[in-house]
Amino acid sequence: MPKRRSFWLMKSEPDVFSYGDLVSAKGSRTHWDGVRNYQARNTMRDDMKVGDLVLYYHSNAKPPGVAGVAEVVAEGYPDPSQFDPGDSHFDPKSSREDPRWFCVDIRAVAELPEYVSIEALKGNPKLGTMAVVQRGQRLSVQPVAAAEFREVLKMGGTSLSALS
DNA sequence: GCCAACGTTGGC
DNA sequence: GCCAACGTTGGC
Repeated sequence: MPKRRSFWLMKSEPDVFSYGDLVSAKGSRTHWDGVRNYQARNTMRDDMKVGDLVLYYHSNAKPPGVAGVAEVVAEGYPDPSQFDPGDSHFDPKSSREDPRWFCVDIRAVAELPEYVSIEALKGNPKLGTMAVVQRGQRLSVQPVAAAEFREVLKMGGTSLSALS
């Protein structure tokens, strides 16, 4: 029996790699490399599947918020940057035989017609338990409930059916 | 730029 | 295996 599509939120600092950068990238896709947190690693390695949808969140932005929607186009594989001594994400404790860090590939699906700021997210009672609005939540790859995902799309002026 | 919250490291 | 010290995240 086919598994239902899952929903996620991924954080990126727009000064480093914004949603616009993803749109402009070759094929509008990129390797989500450089994540060095075990929980996020596990999510990318084990849980994210091709076709899952992602809220693309701008952290450390003015204001922070959800900028667009992306889609998982390649499932977890060893993050190449951990093997590159010249890369800032190089991890000398990792090896190709036993890689420590994993990444996925994502592709831009659609920019939200209206940017959804964290202030707006926090102001929506339906999103009270959403991970990203919780105090002290730093996880850069986090699950999103289907109802939360739909609600954020609605706030952003679109819908799941409009995306497909 | 501040600093609270959190995750990781390493001495013991 | 505890936990203090340290580094990072990320909203404000």
